[in-house]
Amino acid sequence: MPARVKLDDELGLVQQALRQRGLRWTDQRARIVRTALATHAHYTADELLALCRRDDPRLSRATVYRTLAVLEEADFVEGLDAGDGKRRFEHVLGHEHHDHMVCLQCGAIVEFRDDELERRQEAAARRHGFRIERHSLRLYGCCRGCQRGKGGA
Amino acid sequence: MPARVKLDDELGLVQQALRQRGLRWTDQRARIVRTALATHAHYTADELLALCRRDDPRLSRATVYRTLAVLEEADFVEGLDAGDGKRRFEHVLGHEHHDHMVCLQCGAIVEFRDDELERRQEAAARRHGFRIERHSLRLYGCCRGCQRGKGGA
DNA sequence: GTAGGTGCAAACCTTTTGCAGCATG
DNA sequence: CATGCTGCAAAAGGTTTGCACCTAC
Repeated sequence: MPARVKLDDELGLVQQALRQRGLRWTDQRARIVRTALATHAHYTADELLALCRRDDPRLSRATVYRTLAVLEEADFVEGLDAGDGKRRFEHVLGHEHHDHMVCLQCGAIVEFRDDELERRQEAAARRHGFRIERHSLRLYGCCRGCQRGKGGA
Repeated sequence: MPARVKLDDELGLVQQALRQRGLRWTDQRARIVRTALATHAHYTADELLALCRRDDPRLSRATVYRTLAVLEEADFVEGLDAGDGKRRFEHVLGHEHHDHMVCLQCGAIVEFRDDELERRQEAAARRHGFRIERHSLRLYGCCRGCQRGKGGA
C-alpha cells in the first residue's frame, strides 16, 4: 500500500472518530493530524507546531495543544515524556504497542517490544489487585551508536 | 536497628558523600536530607519544602531544588514523574530498586518489584546494543482500593 | 580567605485559559 | 444558526537563575 493512500486512510479514520464524538473537522485539525501522521519522530508540541507552520504560518500554538489533547483522548497519539521537561507525542494508529530506550547522549529514541515483559507487568499488577490502563517503560542509557562513537551526536 | 540510629547513619553517609565531592554540609542540607529520609512518601519539591519549613520557616524553595539536584546527582534520591506535571522524589538509600503503579483515581503510588522483569529489560537492551543506565517503569491504572470503592479517594 | 551556599525575586518555559470573532455541521 | 474552534495574549505553575550576602572548611 503506497504511503500516501495509507496516510489518507488514516486521516479518514481520525476524521470519522472525531465526528462520532461530536467534534468538528477543521482545516487546522486536518493539517495537524496529517503532519503528525507523516512524522516518524517523537515530536514535542512545539516541534509539531513548527512543522505545521511551514504550510500554515498562522496556526496557533494553542490549537496544536488543544488538538493533541483531543487526539490523545481518542487514542490516536500517545504522550511520553523523555525526562527533559517537555512531553513528546507519537502516533499510535496502526503501530503496535512498544516501549522506548532513550539515549542520554544523543537523545535517540529506540523502540522495542517484548511480549513476555508485557505479561509480567500484568502478572505483577494482578498480584497487587491493580488494574492497568496503560504503562510507560523507558530505559535510559547509551545507544549503540554512541557507545561506538564514544560520545555520539 | 532503631529508626533514629538508622536515620543518623544514613545522614552520615550522605554528609560523607557530599564532602568527598567537595560540596559543603550546611544546616539547610542537613535538614532537607533528614526530612527526606524520614519520609516514606513520594514527595514533590514543594511538599518537601513545606515539611522542612515546619522546622525552619526561612528555608528557601531554591535551596530545596538545588539540594535535590545534588542528592539526585549523588544517587541518594531518584526523581520520578507521576505524569501530573510535577516531579516527585523518593530516597533510594537502603531501598532496593522497585517500579511503580500509579492510581489514576486517587494518586496512590504502589511500589513493586519483579526480578524477571529486570532481566528481560536487560535482555531487550542487549538485543539493541543499548547500555541501560537506569530505567523507569510505571503502570497507570486503578488500585485495589479504588476498584472496590468504585471511585476512591 | 575563598569557594561554595543561601534567600529573594525575577526569569524561564511549557502548557493552559479567557475572550471575541469565526466556521462547521 | 448554534455550538464548537481558532488566534491572540495573558495567566499558570513548576523549576531555574542572577545577585548580594553569608558561611563551611
